[in-house]
Amino acid sequence: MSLDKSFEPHSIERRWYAEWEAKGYFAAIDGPQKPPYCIQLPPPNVTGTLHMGHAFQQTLMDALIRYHRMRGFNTNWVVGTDHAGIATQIVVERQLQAEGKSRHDLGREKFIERVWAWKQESGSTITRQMRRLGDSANWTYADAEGQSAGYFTMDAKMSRAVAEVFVRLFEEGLIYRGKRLVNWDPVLGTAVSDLEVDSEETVGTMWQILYPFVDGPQASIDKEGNPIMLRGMTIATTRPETMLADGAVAVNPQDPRYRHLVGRRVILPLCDRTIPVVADDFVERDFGTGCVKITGAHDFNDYGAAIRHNLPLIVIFTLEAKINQNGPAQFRGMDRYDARKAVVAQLERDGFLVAAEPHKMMVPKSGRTGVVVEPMLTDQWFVKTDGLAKSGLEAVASGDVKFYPDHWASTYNHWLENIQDWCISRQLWWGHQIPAWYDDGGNIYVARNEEDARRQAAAKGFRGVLRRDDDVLDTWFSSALVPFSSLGWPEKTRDLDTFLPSSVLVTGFDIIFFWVARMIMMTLHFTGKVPFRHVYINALVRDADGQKMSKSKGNTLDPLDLIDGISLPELLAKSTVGLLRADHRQKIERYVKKNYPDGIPSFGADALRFTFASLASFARTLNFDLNRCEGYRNFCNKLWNATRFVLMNAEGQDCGADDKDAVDLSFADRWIVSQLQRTEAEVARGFEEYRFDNLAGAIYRFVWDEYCDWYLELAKVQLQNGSPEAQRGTRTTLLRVLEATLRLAHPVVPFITEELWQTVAPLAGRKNAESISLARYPQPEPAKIDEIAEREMALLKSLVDAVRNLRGEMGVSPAVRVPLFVAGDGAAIARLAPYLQSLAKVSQFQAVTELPQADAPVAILGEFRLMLHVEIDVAAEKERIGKEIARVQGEIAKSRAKLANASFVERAPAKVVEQEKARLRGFEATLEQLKIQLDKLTRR
RNA sequence: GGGCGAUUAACUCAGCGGUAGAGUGCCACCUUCACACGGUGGAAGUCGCUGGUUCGAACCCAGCAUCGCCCACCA
Repeated sequence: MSLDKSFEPHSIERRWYAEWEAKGYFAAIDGPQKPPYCIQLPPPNVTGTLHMGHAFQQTLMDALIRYHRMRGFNTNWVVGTDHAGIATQIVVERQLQAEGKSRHDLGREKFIERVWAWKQESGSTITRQMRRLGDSANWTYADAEGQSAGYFTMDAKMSRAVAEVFVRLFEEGLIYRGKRLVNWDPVLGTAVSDLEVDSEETVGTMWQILYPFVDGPQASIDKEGNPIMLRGMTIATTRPETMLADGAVAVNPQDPRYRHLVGRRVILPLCDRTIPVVADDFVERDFGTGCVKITGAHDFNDYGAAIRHNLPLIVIFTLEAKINQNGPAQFRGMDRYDARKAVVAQLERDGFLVAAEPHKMMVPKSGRTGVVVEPMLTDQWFVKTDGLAKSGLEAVASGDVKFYPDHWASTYNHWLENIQDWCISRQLWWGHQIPAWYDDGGNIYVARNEEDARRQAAAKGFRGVLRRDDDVLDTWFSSALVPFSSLGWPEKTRDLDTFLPSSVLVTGFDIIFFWVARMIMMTLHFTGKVPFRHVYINALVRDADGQKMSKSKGNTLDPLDLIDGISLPELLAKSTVGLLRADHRQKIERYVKKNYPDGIPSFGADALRFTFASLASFARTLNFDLNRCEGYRNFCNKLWNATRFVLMNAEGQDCGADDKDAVDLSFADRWIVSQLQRTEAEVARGFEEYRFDNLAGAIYRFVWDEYCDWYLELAKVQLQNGSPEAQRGTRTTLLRVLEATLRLAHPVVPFITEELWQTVAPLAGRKNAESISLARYPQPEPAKIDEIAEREMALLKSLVDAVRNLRGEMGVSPAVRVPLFVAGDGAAIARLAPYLQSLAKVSQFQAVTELPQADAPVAILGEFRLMLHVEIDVAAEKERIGKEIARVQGEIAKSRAKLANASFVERAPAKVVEQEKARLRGFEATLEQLKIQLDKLTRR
């Protein structure tokens, strides 16, 4: 077979993925002595598409899975998709909106049908994209619908586990229902958890409002302690509209201005009510006026104070955040912001407004809609978290779960140490409906199914119709169960025994709280096991300038575009699709045109994967650089062409594949084999430490710098001049080292390695498997490390480099062959001569004991002296040598100073001192030779 | 307000106690029969700043500066 002149990934990728999947290579295959290796994929949103973060994570996961599969593990990459409650519901609601309908027009049942239809339609997109990336995922695993897409968090099996967990937690008293103040998204009309609220700095207004005393002005003092008369309490607030629900005014009990006023009543302006002044430690004396209104039903802080002081909780807002019947008539029905204006206007008219100043503050916004969250007193379901959190903390403290990089453990700990009960109910339609039923008397029956609920009700004497709770569960509730629900829990399955705990979780830091912590808590609680041994927190993918990728900036990259390439017009169209604002569109078009003037070339999945691996150090961000992607595409091409070269020299030749005939291995052959062992060890270490950048770098350097730049060139010499045994040895080495390299690189670049291996492996006599993905992973063999060969090679490299340097400095064209004299160790020179001549482009080679007298450039290399026989400008050469002498003298001075330092010689390790002495000897020898050479030039 | 992280060549990043590195870019030369997605050579860095520890610091410690992120009930 002959390979194309350059690497063209497309046809290769399609062909091999289909083959791998059809042959079932990705399934977990148990066998004797096969230790399990399992990774749980963070399930992407079922209706989503693959973005750079996914592609990055999955590259790492797939590399780990392939690595372990080849090492003989029973690998199981459990994949699936998430129903993504709010996100998916919003998408479908938008579709309805475009048709002029709302979900209420359809009704709950029809709406849910509609979401399922959308799931079926779009659900395969992301799994198709994952296949393009080469993910060797266990598609058939936990697949409920025969779609080869893994589990779905709403399928029957997963839902059963959700209900089971809910019921058990309820029975254990760890789930409760109650009227609590929760974060409320008035647009979505649902509660959201603390985690789903993002604070955003905003400049608002701080108003000061006078609440007059019922009993008329009171004596007090001002800040400086001067006596004054107070007409009333002046409170400070950023939300004046909530005053309509005030239950008290609070001051700090230590505050000399106000402490004697505690217990008095003040008039609540605009409302026909009076409220008390209370004392509470949470009030900061120095902030605002030192006097704060208490609105128990609409502020988390005040809620606590209201409970402490037994104040009434007055609800002033409807669930749409409009003023309700509890407000004064003139404000009823107003939106909260309109009400704010109206309240302030009226206060001003009535003379209660004391001051209004701009004020910087953090405003809580719903992560989903961006709308300002309203604390709202509603009935919700909660998970009691203190006990669960404690075991979660212990699991990490004891090392049962380990974070990589480990500093993420402190983030995890900090959250769990301050955890609040988890509000798990959502007033949505898409999701797991809460398995709770109510009878007419308001009694709650939590049950695995309705039949069970009815039985419970009957036992209490209720025989009427039960009403099921309308709410659904937070999406993260089912996600938290994935480590065991995906393996068949609550059944006692063989998979649970085998694959729990999984080996490593690869995920982003943004979901440590949402997901990682909750998985640890839930899995420990229900199985007694940790969900995974290691947590690898991957970096956040940003653009080349370190900017967060976002659609509105136009700097997002689609991994599929990097694989397939995309033209500028297509990219422009794609980047601006669905954008409403013209100025955004223009900004994005400018960005795209500037950054991708020719669109994006096709790099192929392997190059993309290699890029991700190379950039995966332990940093918290990963700036994705297209130039690096191109560099690694070139690397693939290099590997491809090196293979072409090997095949050209091997096919139809005696390659010693059957190990029958004698081979003669040169130091070069032994050296490259030796280097391979070292590289294999480095790669193994990289996997061990999750340092994908290191292992990718090791592979890159071995292939490019050692195998291609040096060994192939040496092999050319051997194939031309060697004996039949030596030629056979060279071909064997070329093939076998290449074959092992392909296996070594396969976890990172699966496609190209499979394609090449299919041809290379048989010639190498090493085709022991149907596919490289099932072949044995190379293990370093210390016995093959050959230090003698390595030393010989180091010498050859330095001689070649020396000649090349001379050529470069003399401006000799790389293509021109020149005569060379070499003096030094005669035996070594004789051994290395053919290689040196070829690699350094030497025309006539002469080994001598002394260099001839000639106006020619000379390089000194330890005991070796090399002279390039070209005409030179004597003055220029003297200058060059003079410079070199100066440099070497500088090094000698530094080295001598160091060795003259008694502390250094005494205290530094002997090895370091010896190394320094050797360095000095080397420099001194070089200096001597340089002086001789300069002298020769001067005497002429 | 608390915590975490970053600051190294033009760019993106490794190195984390013993002679400053990689990829890309840049400059010069070369279409040599694996590869121009290539080859050879080269230029390019007071390793953020100031102290300290050490025989020795890009690396350890302290402080400062700048940038970024996370958490937090100062209305």
